[in-house]
Amino acid sequence: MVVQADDAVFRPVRAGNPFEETVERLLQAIKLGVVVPGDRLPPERELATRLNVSRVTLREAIHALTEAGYVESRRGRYGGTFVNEQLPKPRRTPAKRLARDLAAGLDDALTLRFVLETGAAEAAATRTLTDAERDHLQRCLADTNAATLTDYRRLDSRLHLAIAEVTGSPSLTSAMADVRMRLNELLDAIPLLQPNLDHSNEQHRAVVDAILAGDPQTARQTMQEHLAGTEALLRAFLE
Amino acid sequence: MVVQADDAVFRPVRAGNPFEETVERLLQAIKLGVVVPGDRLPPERELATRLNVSRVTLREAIHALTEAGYVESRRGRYGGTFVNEQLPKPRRTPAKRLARDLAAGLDDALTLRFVLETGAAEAAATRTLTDAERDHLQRCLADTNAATLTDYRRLDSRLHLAIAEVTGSPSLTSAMADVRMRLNELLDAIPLLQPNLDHSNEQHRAVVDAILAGDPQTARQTMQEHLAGTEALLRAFLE
DNA sequence: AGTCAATGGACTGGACGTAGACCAATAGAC
DNA sequence: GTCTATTGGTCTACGTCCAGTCCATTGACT
Repeated sequence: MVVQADDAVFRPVRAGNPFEETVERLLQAIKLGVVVPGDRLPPERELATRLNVSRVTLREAIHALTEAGYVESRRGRYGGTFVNEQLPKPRRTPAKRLARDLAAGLDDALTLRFVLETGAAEAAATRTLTDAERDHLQRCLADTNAATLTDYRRLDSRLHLAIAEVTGSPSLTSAMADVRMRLNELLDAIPLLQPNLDHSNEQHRAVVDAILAGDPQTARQTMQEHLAGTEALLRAFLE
Repeated sequence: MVVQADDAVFRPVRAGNPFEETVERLLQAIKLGVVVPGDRLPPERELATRLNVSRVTLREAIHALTEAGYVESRRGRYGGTFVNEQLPKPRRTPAKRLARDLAAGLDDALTLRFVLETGAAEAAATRTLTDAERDHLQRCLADTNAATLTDYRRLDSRLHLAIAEVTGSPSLTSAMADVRMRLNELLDAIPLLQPNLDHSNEQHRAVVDAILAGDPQTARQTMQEHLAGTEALLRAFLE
């Protein structure tokens, strides 16, 4: 009785070699706004331990990101590896090509994103938050509202991740970060228009308000509408 | 601005060595009922390719499972590696010990499970299902209803996975399989009582009915109640 | 009875990743 | 000015994992 489910359970044990996965992870931290321009990454020894890779491998990954223009390293005490103030622009891969490459996985990613993000909003609103968590949420919201067009994607991601964080479930946060990275390339292919951005900001505020007010039903519903907007935009653009 | 989110993004790139991860994956297939006793696993060459590990590594993993009593291999054409009819009983680790070990990750896993399973039920009810998918769901439901106490956990998992499958999102299915494995050890520590089992079966039927009827709201709500029951049982038992 | 295709079983050379030690530079503390 | 703790930079010996190849066994088909 072997059915389709084995596609899920017999999927690859590892996506690539440690080097590639490490690069991907560091890019995730930068592109999702977990570390912002000017920030210092943790020291190599500590970061290597946390990522569970050797320092050599981590350094190769950092070297690759240095060459790509994402980070810069300085030696000596109080040195470290710093995120560049000017991040490289994502290459605007032609949407046609993206659509062809990712069509298969697009529904997959969108479905998972929907489940994770609406669930996170609801779960966040269910918990009683600490003052630090409330501040953190509002800070991320304010940053996103103040974002320019070039910074918007990153700060938007940061806000959505912050919502996942305040659920108190690290696994949920990780899963959301992963699926968001999968959709990033596609989202970068869509031109960002100010009206859409304004509308997003309104919805963000409504979601955060509902979470802070402890209203799970509204938080979920509002997030659902927010995601539907992006999804419709995405599908329309790729048709 | 490095905050708590880096715990999620700077988490280990790989959980262990390929051997361990492969063993874990095969155990997942068996314990979640994706392959049932008597089934033949895919040929080593194919399975190694799908798991993205070398055949040597896969064979070591299979060897470990053979020694543990889960599978048996036969050579020659029409041979292969088969799941044993009599699976080893899970060792009943004392709940106290489990509670201590997993207390940190328990809320994490329960939160993620809640989000994924309620989301999956809703998403499944949103899609229009093929006849094969409807049959598959009902078959899994019937199997679970007919399950004995010893088989129940496995067939229950199989049913929940089937719901994830019919969302059409492999990533969602994988994520649910992973979180379920994390909770498995704990669930095995709880004695299974017939009344609880009967109640679960009723809820299962209600969830599947809602999915087949295309009623997302009811599917989510019913699944939520179902999960709440298990969660309450779990927490009460671990106190 | 013989054939043969598919499968598990075993071996080897090379590439990759790791652990650990050591070097070099830097900026604050004194 | 000197010292020193902390950080990135470099090297080496070792273990793991892998791709590829060939062998051994089996049972359905002719």
